[in-house]
Amino acid sequence: MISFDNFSPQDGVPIYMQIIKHIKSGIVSKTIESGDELPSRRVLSALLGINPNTIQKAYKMLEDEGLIVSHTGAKSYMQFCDGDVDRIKSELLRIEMSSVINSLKHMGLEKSEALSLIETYWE
Amino acid sequence: MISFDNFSPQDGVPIYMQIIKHIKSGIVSKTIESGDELPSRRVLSALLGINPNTIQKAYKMLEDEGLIVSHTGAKSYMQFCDGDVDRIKSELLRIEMSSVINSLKHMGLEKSEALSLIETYWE
Amino acid sequence: MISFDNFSPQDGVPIYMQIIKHIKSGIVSKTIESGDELPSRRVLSALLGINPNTIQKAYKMLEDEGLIVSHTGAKSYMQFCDGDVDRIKSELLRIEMSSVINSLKHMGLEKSEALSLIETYWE
Amino acid sequence: MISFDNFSPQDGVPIYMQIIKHIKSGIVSKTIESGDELPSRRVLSALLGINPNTIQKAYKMLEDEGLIVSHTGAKSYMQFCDGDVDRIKSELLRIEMSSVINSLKHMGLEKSEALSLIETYWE
DNA sequence: GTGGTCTAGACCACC
DNA sequence: GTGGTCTAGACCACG
Repeated sequence: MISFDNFSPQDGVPIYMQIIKHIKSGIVSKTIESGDELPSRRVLSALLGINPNTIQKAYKMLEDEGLIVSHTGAKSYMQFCDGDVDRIKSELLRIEMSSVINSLKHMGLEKSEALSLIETYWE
Repeated sequence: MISFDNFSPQDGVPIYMQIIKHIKSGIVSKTIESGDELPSRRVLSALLGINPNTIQKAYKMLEDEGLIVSHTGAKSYMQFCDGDVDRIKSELLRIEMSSVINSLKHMGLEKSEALSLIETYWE
Repeated sequence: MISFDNFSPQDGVPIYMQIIKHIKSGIVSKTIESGDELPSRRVLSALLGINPNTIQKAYKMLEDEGLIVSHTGAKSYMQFCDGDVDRIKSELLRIEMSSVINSLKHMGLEKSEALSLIETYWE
Repeated sequence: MISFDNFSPQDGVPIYMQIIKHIKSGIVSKTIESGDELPSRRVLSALLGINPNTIQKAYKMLEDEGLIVSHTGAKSYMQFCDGDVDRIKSELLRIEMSSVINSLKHMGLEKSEALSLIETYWE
């Protein structure tokens, strides 16, 4: 069963997108594997204190992307291949890195400073 | 006069936020200095193709933060001290780095991998 | 449901202020009670021929003052206690009376004349 | 010379309208008489700490209404007849009283309460 | 010309 | 359907 223990939505960015990112990150970190069972919309809704429709929206988008299979009246499961994992990893990394690097450059930082910032802020 | 040459707002994040970040980044990179004149609402709105009110909102928030002085009927100017620069730099870096590092960690990456990602995506 | 039947905004004073005053007056006259449902932005804006944003601004200020509770996606309701009623009544009366009395005095009228004016103009 | 001693503009209503009302009130209270000299825009501007353009706007509207005569390069003077005084008095009283009475009625007050409020707040 | 503020309209996440 | 927020345009006082 997929865990949402460390999930705490933050303001400003839509919750359903945070759920999607949470699951995709889990796929990349191998915390989530193909075949894993998803908590039902009702259960997860109660667990996170979030409206079921918001959960539904996230699940629906992941299903459209082909990462989830669900049958009406039955449980939902993760279903993806190794290629999906690589694709998702590249996608997430590209978005994260290009954004932060652009910002750092505009602040006038050099690559060496960026590297030391990772050292500083990591843990 | 503060330059907005490389400013091209992107969708999804409020324009006035991007203006604020642009100016703060300029402060950190010493491109913008205390005493510099700000373009007026009308001028900048025409230059960027943005509504004057959006500019106004950004300027107002910067004024509330104590980085801009403005008086009705007169031009607006940057006004901050060295301490502000350090504070802003820390603030921007903290937001950028904690966000990206949290994401990378959740994807299961180690610090060494993060460092090599900087190497890969820089330039 | 709160009524806006006799509401007709007049020029020169901000509409959102007039909405606030209308609601506060209703609280004082017991026409509006704690727990009453507020008309939604859309409904009221259509009813009064006013932009929804103007309604929003009035509601927001009343919420900040603690007289309204509202949650995204749900209806808004009045919520206040007896102490609020007294406070609002004093506030409204003080503003109204000091304003009109200052004007009458400046026109050179005596108290007795003011009293007879009330008699004359009260229906 | 017309006096502006007790003039202290308040927020929310345009200053030029407050100036107009101040002068009209003076006419009604006989503090201002036909033939009286008006302070020059420059002098009054300095006296009240208000922009000359704002003074100009008020004077212009009073001239359009036929209460002021001014010749370029010369001083401005009040010029009106007894009929004007009565008309202005009625106008001011009607506006003041209908406004405050409407407000008091909407708060659920009776005429007797309004009368006692005058007693309370006068002076 | 400047900045300050009010109203207008559109879009979005959410119930 | 609801409320929240961002952008757009107009008007005002002021230098």
